[in-house]
Amino acid sequence: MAGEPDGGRASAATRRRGAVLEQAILDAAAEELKESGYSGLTMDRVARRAGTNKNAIYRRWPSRAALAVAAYGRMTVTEARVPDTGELRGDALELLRAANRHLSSPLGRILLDLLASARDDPDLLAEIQARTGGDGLTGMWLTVLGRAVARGEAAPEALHPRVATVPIALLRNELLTRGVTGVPDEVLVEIIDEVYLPLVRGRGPR
Amino acid sequence: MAGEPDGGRASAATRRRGAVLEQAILDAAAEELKESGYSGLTMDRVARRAGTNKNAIYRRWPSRAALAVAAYGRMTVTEARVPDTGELRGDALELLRAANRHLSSPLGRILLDLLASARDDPDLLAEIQARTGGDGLTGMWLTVLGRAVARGEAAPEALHPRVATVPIALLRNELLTRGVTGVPDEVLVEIIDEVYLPLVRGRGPR
DNA sequence: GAGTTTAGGGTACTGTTCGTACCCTAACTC
DNA sequence: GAGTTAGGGTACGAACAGTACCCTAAACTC
Repeated sequence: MAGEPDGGRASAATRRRGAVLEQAILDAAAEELKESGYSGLTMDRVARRAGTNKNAIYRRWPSRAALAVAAYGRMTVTEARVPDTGELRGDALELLRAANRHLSSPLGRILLDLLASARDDPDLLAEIQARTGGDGLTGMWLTVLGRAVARGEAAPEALHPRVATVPIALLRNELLTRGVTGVPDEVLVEIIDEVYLPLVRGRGPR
Repeated sequence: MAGEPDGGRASAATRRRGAVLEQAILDAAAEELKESGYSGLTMDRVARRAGTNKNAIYRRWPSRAALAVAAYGRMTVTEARVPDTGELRGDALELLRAANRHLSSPLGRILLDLLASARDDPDLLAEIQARTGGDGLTGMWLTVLGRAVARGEAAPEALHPRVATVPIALLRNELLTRGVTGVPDEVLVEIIDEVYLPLVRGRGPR
């Protein structure tokens, strides 16, 4: 256990305590998740990587899944950027492509695995939802849709969270059944052209 | 190993062979899946229940996941019944409620778990798709939608597989994030009223 | 029928991992 | 300084996937 001075403190404590140790554990878990995914995550390796032992981990998190969720929550990148192509189709495709890239990444895979393993645990599920900022995504789609309504590209009635997030839901459904390869772009285009645009514009005479 | 006469054969063989043994293993695996879900499925217990041992299992299936998929494929019930309420909304709600019941059942849970564990294995994923008769579902929704078009309740352009199956995709998305409790009926109603009906009818002047 | 091959039933083993138990003592509080 | 807490260390038990090896019933071949 190499001496690691407490940041800024004069004393040379040899043992990390409290929040400092917790941070080290979460960092280690995050690294392990990135490298091996959820299924490859082991408590032994997290402990080793954090330079501690399992006791310290289990004192804070009741299970492997709980630790993984906590670590995952620190990994989510907020690269949210609302596109502005000047038209709804362009904006929607950009958003959907970004979501596809994200959900097809190792991070997206981790999320799906966490959702699967937390299925019996409402508290853990709730925590996953809270940490993945699901609502942030809804906000972006509503922004884009709001602009489209203002431009007359979409009907005002379409401004509804469940409507706004249909493409994301369809994307998730595709990922559920496809595996790790990501969703082909043609499918994304189809989702937007065959479902989303007709939905928000009104199907019929186009 | 209790003597179990080969069905119909005059000889009293004490060992089961080939298809008979395979059937016994799959039956045992299906029972274990029903009782303990995928996460609770163990090869030891399947072997014991089938009155055989792991060698016989591994001679046929390369992994636990493969066995589970094969067993699951024999469990799917085909209770497909296309409702006919005389109007699209009623039909769609019936179909969606039936799907919700099914996907919220232990069987639905098993399916989600299998999809999660097969994520790295395209062959297994393909087998899951093949065995769950995903296309049967599409057919029902297209039938219902076709009737609606004929009645003038939906625009002819809406007759598209991806459009027809939007409710199912949205349902799956809900289940992914909710856990085992199933989707509340209000959500089903919202999916149909806020998304599906507007989509197939054309949003705007209603 | 004799000889050979195959696979079923049986047992044991290895390696890994989660979660638990216990020990010693640095660090903290009063 | 005394008492308490939690960090670092080691070890353990149970479970389980997958593998290895053995014996021989059953099937196949000549």
